[in-house]
Amino acid sequence: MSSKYNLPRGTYDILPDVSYKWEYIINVFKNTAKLFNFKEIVTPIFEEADLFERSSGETSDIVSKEMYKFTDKKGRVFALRPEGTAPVVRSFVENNLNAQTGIQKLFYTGPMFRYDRPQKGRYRQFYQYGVEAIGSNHPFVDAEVIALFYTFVKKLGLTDFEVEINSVGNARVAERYDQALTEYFRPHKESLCYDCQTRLDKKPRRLLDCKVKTCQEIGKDAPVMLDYLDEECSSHFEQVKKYLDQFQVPYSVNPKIVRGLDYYTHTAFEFLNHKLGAQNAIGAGGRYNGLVEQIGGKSLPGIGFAGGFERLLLSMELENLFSGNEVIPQVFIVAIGEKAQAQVAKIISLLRNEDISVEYDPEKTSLKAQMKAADKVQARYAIIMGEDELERGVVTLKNLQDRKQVDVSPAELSALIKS
RNA sequence: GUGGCUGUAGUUCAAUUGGCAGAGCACAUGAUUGUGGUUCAUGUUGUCGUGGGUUCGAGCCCCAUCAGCCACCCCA
Repeated sequence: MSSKYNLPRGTYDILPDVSYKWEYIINVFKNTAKLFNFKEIVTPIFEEADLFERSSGETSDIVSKEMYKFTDKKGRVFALRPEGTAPVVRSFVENNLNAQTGIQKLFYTGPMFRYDRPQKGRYRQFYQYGVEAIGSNHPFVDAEVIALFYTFVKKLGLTDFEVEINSVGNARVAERYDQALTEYFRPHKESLCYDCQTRLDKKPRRLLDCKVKTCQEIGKDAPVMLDYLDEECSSHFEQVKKYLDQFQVPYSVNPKIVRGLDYYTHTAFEFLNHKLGAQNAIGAGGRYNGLVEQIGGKSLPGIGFAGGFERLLLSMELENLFSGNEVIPQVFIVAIGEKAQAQVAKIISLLRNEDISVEYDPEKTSLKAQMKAADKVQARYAIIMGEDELERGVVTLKNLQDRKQVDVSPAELSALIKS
């Protein structure tokens, strides 16, 4: 309780009683990505601050207020990464991955950092998973990326979530739409909430998902993004929907979806779990057709998504999806008497060499305490070694579930345990 | 950055009006001299988040501070 040091605000330790759950979710993600032939990419957790400032948009809160920025000993300005897409694109450009044939399909996992006020499902250091497919504007790829996410979430066993999609058009379309929104809302400016009044100048699309009732009322008849799409944008969107149907991904169109970062174009999507509270997106993403060029590469289109492991974990716990993937030892060694305890390591090493997981607690000496410990760690077998057994050159193998026990020679042990 | 609620044993939480800091669970030992889960008995565990103030006396009241939770905001 009163330890000398405390962890930083908004961070957490992943303790042994939950770490196996993390490992499980990460493995399901990696396996799903591989099923879609995405390859893992690992980038540093800090980058030049400018990379994020330029790509995410200087007006976004992520860059203007929430970046962990620091200067190193030579005066270079770095930032702990607040998101994963810009670094992957940076690496793509820097390493000339576009020289390879075909679309680059990449996935990543790792910690991200944002100086936010912590709340449910939101931390200052949080762990994201994400994918990026760079090099194609084909609507099939949009659908494939969404299908990957859908497959991942289904593999975890989740059912309480919804998929919402939208198109935010290209830069030209977005500009026209923002203008239309500004014109629509400006006459009502006095009636809008304080936050929305500043949104009106900064990011008019954010007005659409304001939670204040009067703002929602005013926005009821606001222009809809989808009506502003040009021919190319809307046919792309229609194609994406067709492929989603083929992939059997259930979705609904939500024209109010807004992406937080500036680089998004065309397809935008969110996976939502409404039981999570205010931070209800378990993942979201979209197309970013201008980003590669902006970061210094060729003019190549891309699309990806990212999500937080914390919210998946919360969702899975709400649906009670963790049972039986905790790591437990197969065997617990019970050694009675000094003679047996003195040579216990021999038999432990024999078993471990056969890939059998073994636990032994040298602090517990009485038979009873050791049996209790064996039960507590849920070991399948106890191997009891006492004076009797030593004299006869055997050990007692006890099945802790059916309580049956047999005397066996050490040589027979591993075969019996594995059977 | 803003607001509300909350910090007491390993953990979950009590403590009446300001008057000896408690209970369940967990843990340990025993009942049973070499056999676990149930039961019974006994026992251990405290910087009352931290620092200051008021008071004869503070877990309780006041101020500050740190942290947690939830929401705003933002966003995955």
